[in-house]
Amino acid sequence: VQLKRMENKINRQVTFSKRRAGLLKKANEISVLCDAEVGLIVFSTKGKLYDMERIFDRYERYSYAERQLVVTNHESQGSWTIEHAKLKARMEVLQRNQRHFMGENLDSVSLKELQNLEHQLDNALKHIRSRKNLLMQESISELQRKDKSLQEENNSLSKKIKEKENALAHRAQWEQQNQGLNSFPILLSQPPQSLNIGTYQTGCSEGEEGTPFQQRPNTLLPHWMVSHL
Amino acid sequence: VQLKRMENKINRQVTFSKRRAGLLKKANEISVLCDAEVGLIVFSTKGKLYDMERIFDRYERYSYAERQLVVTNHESQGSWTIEHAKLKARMEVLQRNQRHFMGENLDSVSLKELQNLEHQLDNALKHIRSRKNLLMQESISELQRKDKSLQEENNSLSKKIKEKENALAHRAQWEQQNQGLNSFPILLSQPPQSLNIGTYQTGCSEGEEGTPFQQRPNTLLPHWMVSHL
DNA sequence: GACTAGTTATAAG
DNA sequence: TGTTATAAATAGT
Repeated sequence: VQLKRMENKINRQVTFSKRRAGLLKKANEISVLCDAEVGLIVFSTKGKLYDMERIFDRYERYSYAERQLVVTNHESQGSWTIEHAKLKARMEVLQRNQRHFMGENLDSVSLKELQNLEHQLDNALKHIRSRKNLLMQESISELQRKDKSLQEENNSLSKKIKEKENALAHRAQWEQQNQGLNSFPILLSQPPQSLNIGTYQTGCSEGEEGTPFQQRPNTLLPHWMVSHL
Repeated sequence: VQLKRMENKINRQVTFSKRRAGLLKKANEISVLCDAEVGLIVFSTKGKLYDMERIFDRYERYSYAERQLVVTNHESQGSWTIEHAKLKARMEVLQRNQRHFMGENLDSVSLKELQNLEHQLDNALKHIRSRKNLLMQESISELQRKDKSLQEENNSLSKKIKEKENALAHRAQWEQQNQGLNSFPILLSQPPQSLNIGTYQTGCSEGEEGTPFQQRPNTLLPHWMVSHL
């Protein structure tokens, strides 16, 4: 047979069907035998009369016969180029994989492939957990650092307060000793300020009414931690 | 050749090359002979990178040989419609997710996302393992069933042998007792017919010489189906 | 990459 | 659609 367009229309159509089937079969074979992924798109160019697209890949388990029945109908979408079909084919592979990675649509997956998947996911989980742990440890270190520095600041401020109180007490004593008539207990009746001074949170939690507590840590914690607390 | 992954790596690679070429040729042929457009993508499994990509269509004027050399660089051709761009964007998202599902490229993933991922994969693993176990159990049951039936067949065959031996022994004894006279051992020399009645396998496996067991289903299935089983 | 024996695909009827 | 003689693909070397 020579390699040129068959002029007889009937023959051409018959040959098309047969060869398409053959091509499909061979594509399937190479995908299985050689552990390859094959995407095959065959358009008859009778206008857009006949469109077919199918993906084989090593995850697929459909029988060859079943696979032939799946005909996606792109003609209705108008101007499809091969480019589109190719992209779409790849997308389908990706989507299938994605579903499998999410443990969905497993009915069509063979035992061997399930074992591969399991292995792969196990591995992925290891990576993810190790990365997660790394990030958490960094966070913890960061928080500890901050905590320490705040503590120190607090201590130093407390000390300052103490000194002021002492000074005041001294003065009060002094005043009492010198003018027993005329006393001003006002200052002492207020709660000790020491706890609030120097920590910049209190700067805003004081006056404004009811800001929910949960939002405050934003200033202290990495934002991603917040929703989990 | 049976339709399963070739285990020998070298053979697999060689076969991959040969079959890929064959597939390409056939794709070309159908495109010319039948006036069709064919897109063919073949990914070897080695790595996840795609190995080859080729488009044939009737408008292409390159000879088959030349065409093989043409690497279409679609990124640079710029004839992207919005559809393409959208598809491509979706692809990228999918690809990114895929990598994450495989535990790769985690640097850009936040802790919160990592935790989600971990959850999701954990869940997927549960599904996958449960499905896997189901399949394995089914396999086991199937094998046990087969085992049992083979055992039974074995037993019945053994019994048959025994009976034949007995028959022969009988006849020998009989001949010894009647030696010298005219003897007609014909009827008794035939094996008891009862053994052949009722089991259709034995009905044909008896007389005809060694038809291999594997070919027997031919009588039950259309011959063209056999190669797919 | 070439050869060949045993398969497989397929064009025509 | 199923059959068959012929051509082609291919696994092993």
